Amino acid sequence: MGGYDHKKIEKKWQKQWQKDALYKTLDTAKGKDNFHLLVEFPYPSGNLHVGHWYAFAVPDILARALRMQGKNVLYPIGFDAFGLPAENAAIKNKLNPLTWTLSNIEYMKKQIRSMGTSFDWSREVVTCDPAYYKWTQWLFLQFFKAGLVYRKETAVNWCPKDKTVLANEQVVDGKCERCEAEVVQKQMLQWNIKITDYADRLISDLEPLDWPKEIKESQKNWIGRSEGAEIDFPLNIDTNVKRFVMIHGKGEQASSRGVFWPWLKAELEKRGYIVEAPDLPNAAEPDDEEQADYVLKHCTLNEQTAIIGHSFGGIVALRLLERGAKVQRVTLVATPFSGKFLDGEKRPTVVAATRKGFNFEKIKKNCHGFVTLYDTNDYVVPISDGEAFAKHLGCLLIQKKSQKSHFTDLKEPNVLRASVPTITVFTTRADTLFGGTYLVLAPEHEKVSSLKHQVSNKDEVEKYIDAAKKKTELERLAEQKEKTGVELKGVKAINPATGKEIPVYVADYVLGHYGTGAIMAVPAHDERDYEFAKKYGIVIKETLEPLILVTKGGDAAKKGQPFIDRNSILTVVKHWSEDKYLAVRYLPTDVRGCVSGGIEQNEDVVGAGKREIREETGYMHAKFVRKLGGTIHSKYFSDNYQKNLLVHFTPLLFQLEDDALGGIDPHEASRHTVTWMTAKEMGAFINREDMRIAWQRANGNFFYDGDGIVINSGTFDGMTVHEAENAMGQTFGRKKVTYKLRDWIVSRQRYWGVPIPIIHCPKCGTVAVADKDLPVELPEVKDYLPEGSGKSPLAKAKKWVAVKCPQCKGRAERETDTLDTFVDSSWYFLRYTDPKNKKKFADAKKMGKWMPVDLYSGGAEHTTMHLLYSRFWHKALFDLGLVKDAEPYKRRMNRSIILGPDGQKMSKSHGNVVDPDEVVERLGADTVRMYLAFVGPYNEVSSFPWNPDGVVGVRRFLERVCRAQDMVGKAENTALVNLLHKTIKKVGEDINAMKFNTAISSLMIFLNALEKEKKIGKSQWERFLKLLAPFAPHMAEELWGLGEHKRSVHKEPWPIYDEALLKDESVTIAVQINGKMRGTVEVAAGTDKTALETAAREAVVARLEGKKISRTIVVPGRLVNFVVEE
RNA sequence: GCCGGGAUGGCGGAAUUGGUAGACGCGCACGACUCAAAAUCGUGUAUCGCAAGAUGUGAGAGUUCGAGUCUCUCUCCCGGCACCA
Repeated sequence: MGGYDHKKIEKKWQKQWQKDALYKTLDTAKGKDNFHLLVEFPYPSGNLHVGHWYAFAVPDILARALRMQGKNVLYPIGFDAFGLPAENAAIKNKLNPLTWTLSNIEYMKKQIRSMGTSFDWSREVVTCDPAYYKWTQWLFLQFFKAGLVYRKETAVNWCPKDKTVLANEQVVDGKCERCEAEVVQKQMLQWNIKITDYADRLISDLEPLDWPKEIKESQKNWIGRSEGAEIDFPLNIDTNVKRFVMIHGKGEQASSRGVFWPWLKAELEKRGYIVEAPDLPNAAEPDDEEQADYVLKHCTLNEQTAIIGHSFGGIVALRLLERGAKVQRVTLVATPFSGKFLDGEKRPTVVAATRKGFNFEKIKKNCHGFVTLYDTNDYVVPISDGEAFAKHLGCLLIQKKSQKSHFTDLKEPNVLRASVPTITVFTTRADTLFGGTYLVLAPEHEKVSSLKHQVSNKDEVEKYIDAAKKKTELERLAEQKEKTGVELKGVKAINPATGKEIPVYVADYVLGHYGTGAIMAVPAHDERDYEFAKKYGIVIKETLEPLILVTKGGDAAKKGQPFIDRNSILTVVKHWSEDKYLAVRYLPTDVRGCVSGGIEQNEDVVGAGKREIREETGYMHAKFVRKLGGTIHSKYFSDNYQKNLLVHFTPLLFQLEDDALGGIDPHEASRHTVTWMTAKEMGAFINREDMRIAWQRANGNFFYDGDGIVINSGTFDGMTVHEAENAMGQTFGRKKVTYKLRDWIVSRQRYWGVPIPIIHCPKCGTVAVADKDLPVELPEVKDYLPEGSGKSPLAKAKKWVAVKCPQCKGRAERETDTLDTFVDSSWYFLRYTDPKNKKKFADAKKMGKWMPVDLYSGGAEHTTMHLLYSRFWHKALFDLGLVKDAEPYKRRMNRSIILGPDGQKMSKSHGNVVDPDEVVERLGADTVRMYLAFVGPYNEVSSFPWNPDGVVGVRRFLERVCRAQDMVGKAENTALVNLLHKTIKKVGEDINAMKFNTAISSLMIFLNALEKEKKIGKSQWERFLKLLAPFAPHMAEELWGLGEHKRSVHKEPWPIYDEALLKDESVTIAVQINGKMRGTVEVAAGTDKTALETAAREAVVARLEGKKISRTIVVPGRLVNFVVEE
């Protein structure tokens, strides 16, 4: 085969390169700049597919070319070795995941070597190596110590049959992948990392990065920042509450009886309540029994009473309930209870004043409504455990912990909110507040359970919530269109803007984890709310009207000129029998849309509509159907009136009764054309915004997201949307930024991962493992099935779990969860810079040599997860002073994907998987590399089918290169000089732009020319070989070696082109007439304009005969265009 | 629905960034070599037309001497997100 024995050549040189350590990369190379070319390290699945080749062998071209061009290139590789597949394989085959993984790595290494890639294997990183994960643990602990890590109850996928937590990818159609049991949601404590703290920086730092726009956009989208406002809606469950009894604490002048108490009293009285605030006896050394007696005697306690007990006053309040005082509600503010106290153990300070425990059964029974607990954790000494107490009493905890001091906090409306309960919503459209006609809570919203005593249709609500919980993702998705919900009957909220009572619903179209888990619904201006309101018959109130700056049919409004108001109508007119509409085109202005016109004096809108239809179209009998929403306001400069107009259009829908014509105004008729159009045609025809809105409303779309003016909103009327959003947001709520991004849950209840280096101590809580005890190595366990309680299989290693607390040396237990593998891959590139370091995760100086990564090449599937996590990780390290850049990757590119020969994604089920080993065996690694580089541009996200014939084409090219060796002679072939220099330039530029396909194309062009010439000078040939070397490293080396060189071609410098030799002697000039190609003319390079024009004129002289040339455009070196009159 | 990307011969793709559309490769056709086939080499290959010529970069409009490239409208395809208030 053309004397090209790829097997021999490739084996020979791969061995030789390894022997010579050709690609060992030093941290510095004299006179060379460092370049870090990073590719995503593979998961050791055990077999290399075409995708791996595409991911590693193609960037290798760039790595090799950059080295020849004088860069010190780090092109490292490793393995992302932890993760589920190993564990599953282990369970299935009763193997150790480590054994499975290591043998896979061995095999894949061999395969990767067969590509002829120039990876520096001496820097290999394997994430399951304790020498690596020691540092994963160490870094995690730095975050832990910095307060970036916390534990939180989070819903996980739980298989009730296997009794195990499932990863999302193990849930198939809402069922367990292994046993097909229904997966349920279960709350479990999970380790989280506060990535949301970095949300803003993760967005703003994208700006200067040299990344493709689409990746930046996806990340922004994923983070999902929305600016809006939080607004409190008071609940009107208090319709029964007429009076408040305020029981103060133990003599705090500054709080209950000082500043705060009078304020709260005044606020409640403002709301129309009767307030009693008795001055209790022995306030300095209180006795709860005694004080309870006093309140019972002096105050009115009945079912219309609510109690607010502050501090020790809370204990008194509970004592009252125990004594049988039946009240509507109780609010406990900063009441000093603790979990231990509930167990009967007495605490010092205030609590000591109580003489005996409580009968909580009685308390619960006598509190007619519910108990609200407002807890501040920093009260004098931390004696209050609100969470435990709330749970015990089944009451609502308003606020667990305040960041501020106890006293300042009490001055804020928080307590008022706890006493007069509210629902807080998040909205980005505060301007529509007056149109908020109901509230919706997510089924998991805390108020739903805390309000259950107030709700008269409790059973119905509970049924709905249960159903919602059971709904799998799939069902929720399928039902997307149909919105469901239940009203909380007996509970009303008050719209703070209108002061009106509005209903409260529970519906699963509101998400519990976004915003506050509650929304104010504005059916008039939100599609989803509209749908829901229609279904449940809720009031729809419009508060916005579109305000448009019209650009068609006159200039945009002239600045500084006043607007003249005009009242007009816009009509959508239906055909009398067909499903068509009247389309009107106004002639001088090319306004296309519908019949419109002014309302005359003593005329109503319907009358005006009928008249305009008659005058403009001639149709006599139009029947009024309905109004199409509120007024549409258009601003523009009118050519007719030479004035700025502010037109208030009333949009109307008419239907013709018959085809009777007549009465058309002859003057009007000359100013527009009238046609009938289908709905689809109409959509494309209308070219003016106000008419489009009327048209859309006729088709049921009332939701306009452009600018508008506010109506029906009291003092805010007339403001623009933007103004109103600010004004209402500030008046009724507070500014708030919300993100779609959620904190990163890093714990996995799995065996095959990095053990989380935390120890749980009953006394000290969660404690970090000491640095000297790292790494916490994975223990051996008998089998890798989960333990059954939801804990990871690590929990089975009892000896391993039992450990001393590093702080108090008492008995403690290890955390048994392992880390998400995205943690491992968030810093692997740092380890490449210093892979063997035993003292640090990487030396700062060494990182300085190679960070940030110059180019990161990878798959589009990592755009939002890996790329975002590792950027966050790097920023957190940056803040801790552990790295010196805030961003890890200077430049990122997403590669395309290689499809099967049938154009479908390669998969076993399609039977279209191409085995690269087989193709390499048959055609050689150089062919495969080069083919993959040739299929299309590498730096764009696209997909290319593997074309078996195309591969053969590349193989043919290489064979021809082999044969061309015979054409090499001593003498330089002058005919090839110009092309060679052009090729050097083009190949160099294209490689650097990662357009390998066109680089290869120009190599082919050169070979074609060479074959025509049949001879080439030795130095010319060698320069060609250097250009070929990055693409076909083995063959280039072989042919280079034949030329008896001692040094590898890959160590050679990149050839240089001579600008002077790039120039052609003559150029072909295009000759056009009126921009159409009419011929070409060959002229010497550098011919001046006049000579060029003359030559061009001659070339098309026959065509120019009898025509007058009005203009000639001459572009030197390109074309001559004669503009003639037809 | 929203965000992003795209649409060029039979196929993968080029096009100096507004200046000869279809480079290069595949496929196909014909020819050479061969008893023959494969391989190889040569020639041709956007469409219609015998030709002169006309048409042609998803569709329609626009800007321009000139548009695959710029602007607007629309259609379709791919990717991501998806009841995000």
